[in-house]
Amino acid sequence: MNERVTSKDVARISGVSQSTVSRVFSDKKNLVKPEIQQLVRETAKNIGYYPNLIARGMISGKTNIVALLIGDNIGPHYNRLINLFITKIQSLGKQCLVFQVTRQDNLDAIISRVIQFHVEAAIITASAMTEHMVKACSENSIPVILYNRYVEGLPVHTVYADSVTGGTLVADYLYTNGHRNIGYVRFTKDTGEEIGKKNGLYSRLREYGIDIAQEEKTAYDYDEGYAAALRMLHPDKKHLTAVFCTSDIVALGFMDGARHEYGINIPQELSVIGYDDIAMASWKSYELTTVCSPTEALVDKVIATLNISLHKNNHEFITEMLEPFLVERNTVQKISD
Amino acid sequence: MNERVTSKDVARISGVSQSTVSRVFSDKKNLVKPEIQQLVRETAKNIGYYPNLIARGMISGKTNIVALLIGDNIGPHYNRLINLFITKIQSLGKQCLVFQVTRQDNLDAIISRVIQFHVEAAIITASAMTEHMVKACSENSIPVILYNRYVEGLPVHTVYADSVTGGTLVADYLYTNGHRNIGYVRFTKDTGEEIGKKNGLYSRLREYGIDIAQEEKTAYDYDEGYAAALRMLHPDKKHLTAVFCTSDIVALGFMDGARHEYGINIPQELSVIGYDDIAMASWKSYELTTVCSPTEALVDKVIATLNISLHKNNHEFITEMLEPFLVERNTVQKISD
DNA sequence: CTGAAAGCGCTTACAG
DNA sequence: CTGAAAGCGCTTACAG
Repeated sequence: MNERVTSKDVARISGVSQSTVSRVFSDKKNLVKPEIQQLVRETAKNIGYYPNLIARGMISGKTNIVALLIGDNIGPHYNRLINLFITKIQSLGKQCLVFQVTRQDNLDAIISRVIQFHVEAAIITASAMTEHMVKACSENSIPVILYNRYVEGLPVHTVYADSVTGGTLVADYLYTNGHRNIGYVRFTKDTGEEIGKKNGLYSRLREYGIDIAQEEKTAYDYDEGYAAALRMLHPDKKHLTAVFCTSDIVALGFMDGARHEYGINIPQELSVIGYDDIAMASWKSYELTTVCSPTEALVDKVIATLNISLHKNNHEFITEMLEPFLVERNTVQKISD
Repeated sequence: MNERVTSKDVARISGVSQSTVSRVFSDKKNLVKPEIQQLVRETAKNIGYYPNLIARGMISGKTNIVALLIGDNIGPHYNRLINLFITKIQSLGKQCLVFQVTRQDNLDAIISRVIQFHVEAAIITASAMTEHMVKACSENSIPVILYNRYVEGLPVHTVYADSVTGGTLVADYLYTNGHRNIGYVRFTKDTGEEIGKKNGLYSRLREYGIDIAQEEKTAYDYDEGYAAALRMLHPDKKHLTAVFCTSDIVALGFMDGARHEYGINIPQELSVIGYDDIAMASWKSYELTTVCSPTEALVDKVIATLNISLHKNNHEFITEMLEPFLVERNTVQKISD
């Protein structure tokens, strides 16, 4: 269509040099006389000039683009997280370039794209992530911030919630409420977060002298939680008094399976506890007791870290850890031995 | 940190010209002798060369970036949509630059950013959108694709689901099942989609000689659906036999309100029908009958439109409309007059 | 405060 | 098939 208007056009029409136009639209505007600034801005507006951020990015290296790497664990909790990132990065005057990365993908191909776009930083929330990816970024001067994934000794910043504490919280709460026959429904994959929950749960339970009675693995999915209930609560099986699901969405499926297939009353006949505190956990049909990671606080820490890694020229890697906490609702009942 | 490796470096070390290196990494590679190609690729790999897409974008105009404008109606249905866009655009070899736009935002500021990034196209799913935004894009040669928002006479492509049919479907289904006292819970804002649903619903109902008995407005939110149930189903009020909520998330809140506050059995004492077919609609605690827009098919149409507007130099504006359909589950019961 | 000029890292006629 | 050179639209010393 029409050719784009450039700073040259604005310069020609305003009768000033292209350098001056450039200064007016950059952070060197204090170098330009106010009346000239106004003149330039006016002609710019009249002829519809928009500075080319791509050209600016090429020169200055400041592309104003942050890469956001997301995984495929679509679910309400994760979606909220992504949304928070996008909003908060935008209010920093930068935009998110989103990369979806799944285990089937060629991780190197994706990281190579990230590098090619000369993003100012990369935030990795995807669980699919290798040391090689991180190193490629670091060699190309792209600061990396890992979200909820702690790996020792990598040249990256890390912000995460302490899932070990999360697991401990669950163990304490169930034990204190008299539960000794506890089922455990975990995520199939051994993500760092999942392992943390398990370590916290098992070690604290062991301190109390008890062990998990049954364990099931599921994807991050309602239907699989439902199916897990059918297997774990089968009348032939050992009688559980409580079940810990390491994600709320699975816990909700589990509750529905227990109630609708076996007619089990929750919490009267079975206690259930989840993890994440997604919106649905508070719905009247569930009122799920769960462990909440302070997602928004974590995102804020990431943004703060982003700012530091962008502005200062420091080579120190930041590690921030936040504690999760218990949200008591109505799915865990006190029982006497 | 370390300086970035450029095509000049690769050229120098390989003993070829920079032009040749450039050709190897662009779509002009068939112009280069295979053995030279291999040589260049090898040294590139050895010294860690990544073509600078920002520089390429500046010259060729092909930034490989598509702007995705999203609104603030966070919810499962919308999140799934966004995710579909990101995934499918990525598999086209392009990335999404996401812009969150809400009614409080300065729309012009956002569209100006979109233009400045020289994106190849803009997909607008946000309801906050003005003619001025669209025109600014079009004047700067950025093709715009409107998702689920039909506005006559704009220089844009449009892909949408026919919400008038959606409303008609609801009217037919409820009437056929014997319902004459129908409540209607709609979205507060007058989006094009919302108006379509209303028109379809009202005009078909009128053909049957009946009118909506009660109407409530809510945000796109579980809690507000819950609250709407309290108001509409209050014992003092006229007795409704069915309620249509124009979004599932509101319908689910409505059901919970009806059940948990007034002990109403659904569907025995009250029928409920939703719109969207979100994942939770099929959960065992709800089994909501609802109207489903073919979201994935719509996204595919958008992608197809994107491809056309990118590759061909056509100036025709595409309009695609898809029909929604009814998903029967267990929240609507046949009653006799 | 302002302008002429070099340069960012590519692509792409042009000439051979 | 390959290279020298111009140029994309900016930023930024440098000189005045």
